[in-house]
Parts: sequence; C-alpha cells; structure tokens
Amino acid sequence: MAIEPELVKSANEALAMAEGRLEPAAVFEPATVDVAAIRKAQNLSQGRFAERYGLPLSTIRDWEQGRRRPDRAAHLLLRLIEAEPDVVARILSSSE
Amino acid sequence: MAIEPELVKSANEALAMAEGRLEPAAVFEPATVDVAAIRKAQNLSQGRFAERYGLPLSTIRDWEQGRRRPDRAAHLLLRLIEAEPDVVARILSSSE
DNA sequence: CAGAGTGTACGGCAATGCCGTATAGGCGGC
DNA sequence: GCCGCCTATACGGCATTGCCGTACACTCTG
Repeated sequence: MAIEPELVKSANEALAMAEGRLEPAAVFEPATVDVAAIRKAQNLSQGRFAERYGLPLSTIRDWEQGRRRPDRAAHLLLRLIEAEPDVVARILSSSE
Repeated sequence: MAIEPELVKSANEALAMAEGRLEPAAVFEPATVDVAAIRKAQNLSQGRFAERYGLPLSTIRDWEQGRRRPDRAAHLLLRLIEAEPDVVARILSSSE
C-alpha cells in the first residue's frame, strides 16, 4: 500500500501529541475520505459511480486505490454525494 | 481579462464549425464557469465565499482570474453551490 | 493619513487530474 | 473448457491544477 508510510508517520505523531511530546499541528487535515464506501453505499460500480456524477473513472480509481487524494473541492463534493446523492445527481443531469 | 483570448478563439472556432470550415472538436468542453457570478449572486466577497465553502482563497482567486480552470469535481461543486447554496453550506458545517 | 478589506496579477513547486495499458478474478453462455 | 464481459487493482506518465506566498491598486473609514 502506497500510503502506508504516511499513515504510520501520522499515527506516531498522534501518539506524540497525546503524550505531550509534540504540539498539535496547525493544520488538522484528516483528508481521509473513503470513496469506495460512499460508492458502495449506493450500490454502484466504479464505472457507474463515475458516470452518474460526471467524474472520470480513472480519477475515481486513483482515489479508491489511494494513489491520489481528492483535493478540497473534490473532498467537499464527495461529502455532498455521500449526504445528498439525489440532490447532486439531479443538479448534474439538469444541464448536462 | 485574462481568459479573453481563449474566448475569442473559441468563438472563432464555433463560427468556423458552423460554416463547415472546421470539424467539431472531439471534446466539447465548455468548462466555462463564472465563479465570480456565482459568488456575487450570494453577495459574498472572495474571502467569505472561500471560508463559507471551505475552499482556499487562493484557489478561488485563480478560478476567477482565469489563471486556472476548475477541474471536473470542482466544476460540479460550483454548480451545486450555484443551485443549492444552502444545502452545500449545511453539509459542510455539519461535520467540520 | 494609516489601516482594514477587497480584488488583480503572477512566480513557483508539489501534487493531482486524467488518459492509457497490463493483469486478475468472477460469471453466464455456448 | 473456453470465450467474452464486467469489475477492480496497479502503475507509467505528462499536462495542468491546487495552493501558498508576495506585490500592487483601489475604496472606505476612523
């Protein structure tokens, strides 16, 4: 897994913070979005998910495989898709 | 305005296509989103807009100044913000 | 007039977006 | 058994963006 080293690093930092050996970072960015989970909650394959929301399949793959992390706009969008899939889908189809 | 040359170019291409002098491009990407318009429709400054939707101010600037074009996820998000600002804002504040 | 708020403009690097291809497992049909 | 189809993992690779920082101009207000 490509992101593993980073996760380990983060975990160690969190530990250090908890033990008071390290100041909390100025930027708290969980940035962890489980795209696969959001997608599966809607019973969609990667392909159908991408198609449904007008996103490139390759980009979905990158996110799910942890090769790339969705930027802030994408992150926000994913949260919207998770919370209000119907609304998002509707807006999309309305002028595309 | 920085994007003007591109708009002019697109307009000429469209004209050429209409006159049959040019084949329609394989990729039809309007991709033009007037971020400033969407923002102003909500009477927000760039700063407040960015803050409201959890986006970096610098990124908003880039988009409005035409220096960068929002990618597909951002594009989609902007359309959502335009159509359903309240919904978007609510989802955001709900777990941030 | 100093200072705060807003917006334009742009340098710059790391990182992502997005395309393509190779590989592999599950499944129904012939 | 074999083939084709769907689905998903993995990754090479380049153009483009994301996002940070800084400089400059304008307007309003104390």
